[in-house]
Amino acid sequence: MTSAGRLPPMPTLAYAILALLSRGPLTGMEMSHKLRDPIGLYWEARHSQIYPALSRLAYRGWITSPEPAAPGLRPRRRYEITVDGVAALRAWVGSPPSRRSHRDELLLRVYASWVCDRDVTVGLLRQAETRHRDRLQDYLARRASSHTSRELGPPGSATFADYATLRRGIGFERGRLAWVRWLIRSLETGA
Amino acid sequence: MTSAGRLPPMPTLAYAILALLSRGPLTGMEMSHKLRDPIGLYWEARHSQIYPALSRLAYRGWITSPEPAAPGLRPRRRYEITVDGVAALRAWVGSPPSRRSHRDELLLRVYASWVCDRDVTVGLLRQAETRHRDRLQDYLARRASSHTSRELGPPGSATFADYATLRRGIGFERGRLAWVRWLIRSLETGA
DNA sequence: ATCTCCATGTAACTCGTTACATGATTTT
DNA sequence: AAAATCATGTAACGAGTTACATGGAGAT
Repeated sequence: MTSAGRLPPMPTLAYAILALLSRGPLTGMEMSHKLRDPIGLYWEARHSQIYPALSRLAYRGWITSPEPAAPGLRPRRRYEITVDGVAALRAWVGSPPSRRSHRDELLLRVYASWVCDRDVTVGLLRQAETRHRDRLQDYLARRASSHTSRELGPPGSATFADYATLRRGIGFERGRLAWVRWLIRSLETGA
Repeated sequence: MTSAGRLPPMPTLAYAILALLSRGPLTGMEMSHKLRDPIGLYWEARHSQIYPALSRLAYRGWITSPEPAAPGLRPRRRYEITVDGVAALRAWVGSPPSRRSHRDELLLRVYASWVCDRDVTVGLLRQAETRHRDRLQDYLARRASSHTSRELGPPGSATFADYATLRRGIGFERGRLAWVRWLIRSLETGA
């Protein structure tokens, strides 16, 4: 620990960024793309949230970026994690889990769906089915490519962690899809 | 629609409250309890969020509450949904799904876990295993009691909607638990 | 009478999203 | 040169959490 004084705790997003940078340097825009859609990471954020977070991380000395050449050149800052950053990330992984509340809008809609026509509910579910089917296909494609191209590292490696989260994504989508299809069948047959 | 003029859209929490009230009148505190832990509804909120939302809902005429007797009596307002409220809820269920980003802190920790010792990761996962096992037990108990006590209404009924969300909860916890256990095994055996 | 809990409400602050702004790079 | 796009940033606002405040009900 190089910095002194009591600093306020960092938001979870900061650790999501550190987790990305622990795999190698990235620019803000690259992080933005990786945090856009549910890739293996399961933590979404917009660039408008990312850039201020990068400032705070740099201020703490958890990340650094060589100044982007001379003024006049296009500024494409590339950040990398510091040893303090890795230490902070390591400490956070083992820290007590925060009581983060989880919300699921589709579940809520299904819970409320008994007040509306069956057609509306089925339409809602068909939309959800498409979304989850597409996402599952995406995940399966990712897993296939990472299996064939290179070896899957041993447990404890970065590539294994990638695979573990991806595996959970596949399991989630499969379970969700099965449930949606069961519900559609139930509503249509009236059983 | 009785109200005129362009009013700002209501937050999802408002519809969660309407979904609860569509099943019968409740007080603020009762809603607070139902929105506390992940019961079949999957939408959490604190009382400090609920009471202002109730004011807004009443202002719109989507819920009503008979004034609580004379002043001097303990104020325990009981709210009930209006016909306009049911109509609003019905419209919301069929409305296009909002692009709500989903975040999963356990997944993020696993994604980052390769920077720390295996013991720490396994400890994190064991905690998660306990949490999910307890929750699964809770859900299974709920399902068992609702199965034996009264008949499970037909698809389209409120009791069926309750059961459908509960069923998804069970599926989610089972899938999550299987994944956590697979990950623990993998880390411990090093396979 | 006092104390504690219950029920409702308010305030302050952080997190997160949408929209706006700026300049540099590439395209037409 | 003008237009579209990329990359970074800022502003305004809404959503959500923690902490504080109020007053009645029941217990000792």
